[in-house]
Amino acid sequence: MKHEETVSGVKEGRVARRQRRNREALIRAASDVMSEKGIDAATMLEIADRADVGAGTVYNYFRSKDDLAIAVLEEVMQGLALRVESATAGYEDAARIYAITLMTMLETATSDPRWQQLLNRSGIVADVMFRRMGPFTIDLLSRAKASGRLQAGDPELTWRLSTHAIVGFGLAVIRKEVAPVSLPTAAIRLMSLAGLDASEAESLLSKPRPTLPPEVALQPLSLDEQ
Amino acid sequence: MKHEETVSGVKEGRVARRQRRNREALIRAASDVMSEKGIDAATMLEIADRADVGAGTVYNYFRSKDDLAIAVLEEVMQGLALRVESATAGYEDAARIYAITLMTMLETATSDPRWQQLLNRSGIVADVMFRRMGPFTIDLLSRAKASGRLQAGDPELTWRLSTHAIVGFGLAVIRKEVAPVSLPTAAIRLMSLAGLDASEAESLLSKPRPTLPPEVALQPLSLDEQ
DNA sequence: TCTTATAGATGAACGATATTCAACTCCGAA
DNA sequence: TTCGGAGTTGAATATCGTTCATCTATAAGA
Repeated sequence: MKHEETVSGVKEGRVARRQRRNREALIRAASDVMSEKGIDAATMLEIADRADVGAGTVYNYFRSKDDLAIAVLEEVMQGLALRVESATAGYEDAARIYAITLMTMLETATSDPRWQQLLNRSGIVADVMFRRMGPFTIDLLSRAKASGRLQAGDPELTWRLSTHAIVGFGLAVIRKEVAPVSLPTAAIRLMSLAGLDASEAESLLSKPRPTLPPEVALQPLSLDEQ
Repeated sequence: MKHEETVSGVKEGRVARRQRRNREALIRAASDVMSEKGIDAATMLEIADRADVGAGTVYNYFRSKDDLAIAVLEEVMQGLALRVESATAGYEDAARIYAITLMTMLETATSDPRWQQLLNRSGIVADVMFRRMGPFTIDLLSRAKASGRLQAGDPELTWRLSTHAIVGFGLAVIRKEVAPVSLPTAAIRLMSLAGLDASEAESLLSKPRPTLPPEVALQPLSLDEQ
């Protein structure tokens, strides 16, 4: 059971390598299929096929289809987190970072085709988003509050409400129920959840609107980056 | 084809009566089963059985299971609308009415056991809620804005964001991820989406906190009322 | 009242799909 | 080289939503 050391950093045996490949291939395949047809329409068989794996093997790695969907969402969310990270790099003011974060999330959720299908399971998406971005955002809100910049009463509550609002807004945009123009408006409204009035929020977002270097702005969103 | 007049107000024939009974029985049965086990776990067969109807009959009244779920949600939402109506009866100030509306919706979504299962399909719930309460709430926001009481930029956007936030908050409460104490806090935060700062919102909600007469406060939520 | 065309009800059958499991493969330790 | 078992496999299972050929009861006409 210990032929090759499995401790991190050391060569892994063929079994371990195969397992790693399978898990990655499965998540990638699931991400592809689910982004193409939506989570519900994606079948476990097609996912298994695309991952070059037997149908039963999927269940060695994921308890259920929903479990797999969550894993996919966590991967995709990782991409969003990275994008937020680069968009906010260099800024100090927590309030501004928060504003940029909201804007980036709104943009991502409404522009990346991959999200358009995933958002349909808005419940799961909001869950994962809340947890994945929670620590970062809640800390941000706490700092902004401490510095007197925002007055968001309970950062966790604020973030929870914002998360669902973002997902809901994304859904609406994708279904064309809302004009894409209102995207910055939505960001400003969401800032108000954190206790910033419209004019201040607007200035945070518009003044030196962070024009990211293209390579950052175009950074791919998920699996393709480590 | 016209033995008994089918025009409204006139005696209906047996066929028409049976159809009305079936439709009502189906919605009631679906509401029961879906509230007990959740929308997904509810099977069309059990719903048909409880409505004393053949499995295929359901499809004479509803195009699909989702269609049926939406019909159920619209019924349940009707109850919420009535509850909001009585809770706000007599008030003039649009801003205050809006505040009470938010509070009532939050209370309902988090306290009525029937909602606890339905909320899992948060996407559909938010959709129906947005449409069902939309005209009322958007008008409210517009009036409050006109009177200078609120500054909600785009009432429709504000209401859309709020709707999803309410549903998400309800979900979190039901899953015990959030302390029920924060319910008024949540209402205050949601008021901020409409452009009212925390202190003002608090006064709107706390000062003469509308202590409704019990018969109004306890009003049942849906199917049991016409 | 009797006949009859048909709207509406019925539930067995269908198709799709998530999930299970008994058989099989192949890795890796001795 | 052998062998135990972890990991894989895909056919079989179970469950449902949905369809449809068949049947029933109604209402209009005779």
